[in-house]
Amino acid sequence: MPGPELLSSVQNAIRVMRQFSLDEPELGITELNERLGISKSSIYRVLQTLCAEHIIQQNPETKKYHLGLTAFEIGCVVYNDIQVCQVALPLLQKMHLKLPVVIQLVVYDRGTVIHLLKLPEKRETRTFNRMGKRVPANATAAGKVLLAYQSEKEIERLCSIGFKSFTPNTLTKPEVLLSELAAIKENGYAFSKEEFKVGMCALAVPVFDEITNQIVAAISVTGPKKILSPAQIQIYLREMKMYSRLISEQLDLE
Amino acid sequence: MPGPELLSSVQNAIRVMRQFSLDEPELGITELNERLGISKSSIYRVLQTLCAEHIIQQNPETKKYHLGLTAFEIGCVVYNDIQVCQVALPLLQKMHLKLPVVIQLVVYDRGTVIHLLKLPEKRETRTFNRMGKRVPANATAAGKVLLAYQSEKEIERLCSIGFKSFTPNTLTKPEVLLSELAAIKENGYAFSKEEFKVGMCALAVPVFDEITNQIVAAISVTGPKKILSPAQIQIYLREMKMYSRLISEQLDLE
DNA sequence: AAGGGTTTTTCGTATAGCGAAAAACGAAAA
DNA sequence: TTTTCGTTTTTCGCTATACGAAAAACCCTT
Repeated sequence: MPGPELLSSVQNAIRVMRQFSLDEPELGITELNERLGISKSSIYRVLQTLCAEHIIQQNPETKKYHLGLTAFEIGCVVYNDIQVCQVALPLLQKMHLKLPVVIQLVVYDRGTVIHLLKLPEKRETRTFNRMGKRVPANATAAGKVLLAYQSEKEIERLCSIGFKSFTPNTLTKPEVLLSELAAIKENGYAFSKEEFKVGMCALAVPVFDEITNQIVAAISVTGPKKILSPAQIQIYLREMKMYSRLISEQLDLE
Repeated sequence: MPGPELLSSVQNAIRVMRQFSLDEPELGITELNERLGISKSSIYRVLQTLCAEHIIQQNPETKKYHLGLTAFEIGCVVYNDIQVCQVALPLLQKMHLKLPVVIQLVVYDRGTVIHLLKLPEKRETRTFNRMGKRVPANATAAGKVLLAYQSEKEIERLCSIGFKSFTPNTLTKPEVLLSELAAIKENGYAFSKEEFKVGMCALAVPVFDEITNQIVAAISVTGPKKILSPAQIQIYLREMKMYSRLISEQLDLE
C-alpha cells in the first residue's frame, strides 16, 4: 500500500480550520504556529488563501482569524444532506411538546458521536446550540446505543485503541463495555448514569433505516439524576421508541 | 500591492468543496474535472486529502464523493459563533407562536444574503432547511434592508458590477434600487412584491447592534401575495420591529 | 520614544504538486 | 463469458510551488 500521497498544504489548511472551536473561535498566527508546529509563513499563506474564499475571516481589530460564512455555507449543505435531520426535526419537536426535556439527535462517527439536533428543556430557552458537538461514544447513552449496533470489527478497533474516562462511572474496560452493548441490543435502549458528567443521566434509543436495517442515528433524552426516576424512564422510553419508529417509517419515503 | 501569493492546491480544494450543493450533493472526479477544469489527477489528490480528514466522504457504492461530517462540524462552529443566531432563535420562536408564518433571519455577505434560520409556516412542518442558503441582496426584502444600511462604497461596488434579474419585478437598475434603499431607511422596513419568486412577497426589518449601530441581520416574513394584505402588513411590522428591538437589546449583554 | 509582541514580506532552495497519459477497475452490452 | 466504454487510480518526469528562516513592518503598551 503506497497510500496515495496527500497534499500537504491542503492538510495544513484543514488542520488550521480545525483549530477553531467554540472555546477558541479566534486565533492568531502565533497561536496556530505553536499549536500546529507549522511555520508562521505557512500558516500565514494558508490563512490568506482561506480568507480569499471567506472560509476564514480576519478580525480587523485584533488581526486574529475566525471561521467565516463560507464555512457555514458548506456545513449547511452537509446538514441538509443528512436526511435523518430533516425527517426527525418536526417529529422530535412534536415529542418535545409532550416531554419538554432535553432531546437530542446524534449520529455515529469513528468512535465518537456528533450532535445533529438539540431541543432545550423548555421552549424559549437558548436552543440549537451545541449542534455539531463531538463526544466520545463510550461515555454517553446515545454513544453506547450507536456503538452497540456497529460492526464487530469497528468495536474491536475502538477497544484496541482504548477509551477515555470522564467520571468514575465511565465505561472504559472493554469487557464491561461489551457486555453493556450486548444488554443494550437486548433491551433496545441505553442508560447512562453520570458516565460523562457527574449529576447527569441520559436515555437513548436507536433509529434504524427500515430498508437496510442499519442504525442511522440515536435519540437521547438527558437530564439531572432526579428527572430520570425509574417510573419516568418507562414513560420516556415509550415515547422515544414510538418516535424512533415514526422517523424510520419516513426515512425512505423520499 | 503584490497580493500575497495564495496556495493553489488549497484553492483547488476549496473550489472542489464548493461544488457540492443541495442540488448536487454527490459528484465524481470526471464531473469535477469538467466543472473546474482542474486535471483529474489533481482532483483525485485533493479528494484523497479531504477524505482523509472526513471533510469529504466517498460513497463506496457509486465511487462518487460528497461532503462529510467534519465539514458539518466546522460549519457548526461558525453557527455557534454567530451571536445573533443564539439570541434571535428563542425570540423568533416566540414570535412564531403568535404569527405562524415563514420567519427568517439572514445576514449580509458581499452582495448576497445568507439564511441563518428559517421557521416554517406551521409548527411541525419540515423546518430548518434552507439554512445556509445564499440569495442575491437586490431581489429580496431582507436583502434590500441589509443593503440599505451598508456603506456607500459597498453599494456602489455592487452597482458597478450590476444586478441579476429573477422576475419582471426584480430591481436591477441602480437608480431605482438606490431610491428604494433610501425609502427603506426612511420607513425602517422593506417590502418585496414578487421580486425574487413570482407569487411570493416578503417583509423585512433590520436588526442593529445597539453599541456600534451597525446592522447585523434582518428578520423577514415571507408568504404568498394574499397573506400580505396591507392590513396584515401593519400587524406583522409591529411584531417584527418589536422583536428586532428585543434581539438588539440582548445582543451585547454577554 | 523604545520595547516586546505581533503579523507580513522577502528569498533561495528543495520538493511537492502539477498534467498527460497509462493502467486498473467496473458496470453494462454483446 | 468476452468486449467495450466510462469511470477512477496510478505512474512519471519537470517545473513551478510551497516551504522555513530570518528580516521587515506594524502596533499596542509603557
